[in-house]
Amino acid sequence: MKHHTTAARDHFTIGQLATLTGTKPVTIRYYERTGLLSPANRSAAGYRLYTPNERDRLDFIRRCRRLGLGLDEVRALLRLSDDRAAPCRQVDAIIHRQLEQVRERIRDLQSLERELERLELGCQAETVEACKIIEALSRRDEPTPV
Amino acid sequence: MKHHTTAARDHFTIGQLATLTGTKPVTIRYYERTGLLSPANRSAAGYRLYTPNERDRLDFIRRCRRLGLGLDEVRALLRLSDDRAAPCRQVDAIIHRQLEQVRERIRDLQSLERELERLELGCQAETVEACKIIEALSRRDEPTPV
DNA sequence: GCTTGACCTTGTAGCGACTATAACCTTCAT
DNA sequence: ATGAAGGTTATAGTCGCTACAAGGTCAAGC
Ligand SMILES: [Zn+2]
Ligand SMILES: [Zn+2]
Ligand SMILES: [Zn+2]
Ligand SMILES: [Zn+2]
Repeated sequence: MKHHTTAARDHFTIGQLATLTGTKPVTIRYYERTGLLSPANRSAAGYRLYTPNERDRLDFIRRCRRLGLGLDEVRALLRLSDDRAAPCRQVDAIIHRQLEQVRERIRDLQSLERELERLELGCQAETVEACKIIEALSRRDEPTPV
Repeated sequence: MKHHTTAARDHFTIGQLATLTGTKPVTIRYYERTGLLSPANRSAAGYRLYTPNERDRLDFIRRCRRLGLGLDEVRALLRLSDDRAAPCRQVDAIIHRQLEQVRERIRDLQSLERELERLELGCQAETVEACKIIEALSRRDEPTPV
């Protein structure tokens, strides 16, 4: 008859949900505040109580976040996933756009990487006086060549 | 005798400095507020006036920023570059650390990229109903296998 | 001289996705 | 009964800007 024990299988406190989903309680409350999660039911004392359904929803959100999607994109995906008749194209578009952005960031970072490697190799000095890195960072732009 | 003409070679307004360095006036003021630039001299009317030296300093900052360094690191590099006797090692350490971080971010993004590619290829459906992407994002974790 | 418009000044608030702190309340085990 | 752990709210901070708003200054054209 253990119908209200701490670790019920059918509802969790915010801390339990946090552990289950690898989130922090503050983050979960933040998601609620910003409309990603709908307001949770409350216990008599005002504690948030979550169901497995809400756990699934949070898992969904966390997977999206791990893909680097912003909360707006997550919101869009949640809305789409709730509308089984929606065109799948819109889902692909979000993923596709994200992929493009990730690739662009990779390209940017790779050019940064090369630049930093070049800088690091350049310097064998003892003091800042002769440091090639500082020199490279300080080099004044050539006056406009005609 | 044009000693106070608009585009003097020896001092600039904030807007001119902004154009010269590819920064925005607000950003320059922000750098001043946060101590990256020392408070500028003012004209009679209270306009900030900059010298070529200050232009060089801002160029230095911008080059650091383009390397992805945070303002704290920039501050450290500025301090080092002002102290010609400081050990060059500290400069290298900052660059080295940044390089490591960039490489780590590249690795993270590349694994994101693979994940997103996998997702994108998986789906040929028409509606969300059968969408493999949504399915992958919604997949409930297997119950702990013994 | 007057207006226009570009530029400058300050202060304040917002971005994204949290994180931290404070002050307090509830639950549970000893 | 007490204390730890964990829940509640509200508020402010993070980073590196960016976007107002409300005003003062300056050069040019009429
Ligand atoms: Zn695509
Ligand atoms: Zn060096
Ligand atoms: Zn190194
Ligand atoms: Zn699909």
